[in-house]
Amino acid sequence: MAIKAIKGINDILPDVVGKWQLVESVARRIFSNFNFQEIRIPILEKTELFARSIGETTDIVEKEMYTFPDRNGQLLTLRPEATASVVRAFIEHKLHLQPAMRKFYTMGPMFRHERPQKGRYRQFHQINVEVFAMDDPMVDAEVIYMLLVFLEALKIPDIKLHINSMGCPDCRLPFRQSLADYLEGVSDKLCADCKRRRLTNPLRIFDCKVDSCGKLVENAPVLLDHLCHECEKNFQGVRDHLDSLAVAYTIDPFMVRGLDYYTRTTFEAITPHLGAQDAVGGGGRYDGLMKALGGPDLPGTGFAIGMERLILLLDDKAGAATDSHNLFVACLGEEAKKKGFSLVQELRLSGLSVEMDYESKSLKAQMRRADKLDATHVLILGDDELAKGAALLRDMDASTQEEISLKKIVEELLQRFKLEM
RNA sequence: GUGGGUGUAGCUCAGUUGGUAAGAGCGCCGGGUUGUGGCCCCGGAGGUCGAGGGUUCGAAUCCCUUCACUCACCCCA
Repeated sequence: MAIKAIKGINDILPDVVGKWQLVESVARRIFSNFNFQEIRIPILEKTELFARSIGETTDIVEKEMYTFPDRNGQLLTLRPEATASVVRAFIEHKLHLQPAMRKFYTMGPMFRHERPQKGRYRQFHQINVEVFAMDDPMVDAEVIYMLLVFLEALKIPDIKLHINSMGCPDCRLPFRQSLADYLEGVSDKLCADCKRRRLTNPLRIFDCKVDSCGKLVENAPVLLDHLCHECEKNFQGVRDHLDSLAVAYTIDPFMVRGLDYYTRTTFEAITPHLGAQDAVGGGGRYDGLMKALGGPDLPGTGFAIGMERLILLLDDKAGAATDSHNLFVACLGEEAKKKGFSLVQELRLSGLSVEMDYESKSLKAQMRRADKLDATHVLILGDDELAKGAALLRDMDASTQEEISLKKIVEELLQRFKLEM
């Protein structure tokens, strides 16, 4: 049995790499316009970092992390998300002392040991955006706006924005109590999962898809109605700023996000085209996280985009290669092949995209291959031409060809291709 | 971890109540008169029918087991 890749950990083959490059370049361009800077963080971190940031009782930490001891016995984890690392780096390098460094983005692979399905893999890729030390609602609105601008730039269809507020510890604590009281009263009517959730993470019950639980939840107290004055004002501010940017959104009091560190504004960009995994991007504010990780008490906000999900939503033709090979060099005979081999290298060094056939195939076979490679031109080099010190340049689209002297062939070709490009 | 679906050529898939059906299309390779691509025509290579076991005179087909893939639950991007 040949060795296969690990379940849920996939190769990205050349025929789709164009889509990835498109997504990455559009992200870089747009985020840069919003004055975000790229930061690159490690894939491996101490396990403790994620345990403390994401939350000990979350599914991610409890059962989805790739965790193992290194050779010194230190517990390490392949990052299941990026925010914790960016915050860690911010603290570690004391970037709060550099006011120019507050808005970051990063992209790369994340790892979670879940059962793979459409739009969800064990190694998956995210683009992450984080803003530190700014808690004005304008910043939340701008971050959300940037997410939508990005999705729009990639022509992702039918995106809907859902927003919610998770409040702050001040309003969440009393709310949790009243919710707990309510749920206790109806606990025997909850589904098995929700019975468990009631004790571990009651907010998650709002997410349950079982009908009976949905009915119970309708009468349950909702966090949005229990926000403290400050959080209420803050959420209103976010909505006002979104309105001023003409961003359409749905307030979804039942939207719950899985990481413990979220506070106040949370949001998701939803698509109907992905099956069960409908969130293309999501995020929110995490005001207590930096302090909890031992840094200064600075607020944060940001989002993550699922790149695989994005790729699935991209138009088939998006990111298709536009730059075909300029030239294919077809050689006939050993002498010609030798000459062609060095000529090919010379042309490449002068900036042309050139391919040749290394086997001694028939001209017909070489022409066929040139056609497959989408070469716009073929340079035919045979003994006849060699004897004359020339080569035939064939235009594949026009099906015409002419003889060119070998002496000035490089500059001749360069001139032609430069003109055409 | 729990369900459902699917495993036949590189890809997408046919394959009759078990009985010379190991097949198609695309792709790949070659040929169609000296050294010229696409379109067309002709030919070729390529599969222990996911694996193991069982039933049978006979299994791609029926039964069991197992593995893989996939979708969904859970959870999340």
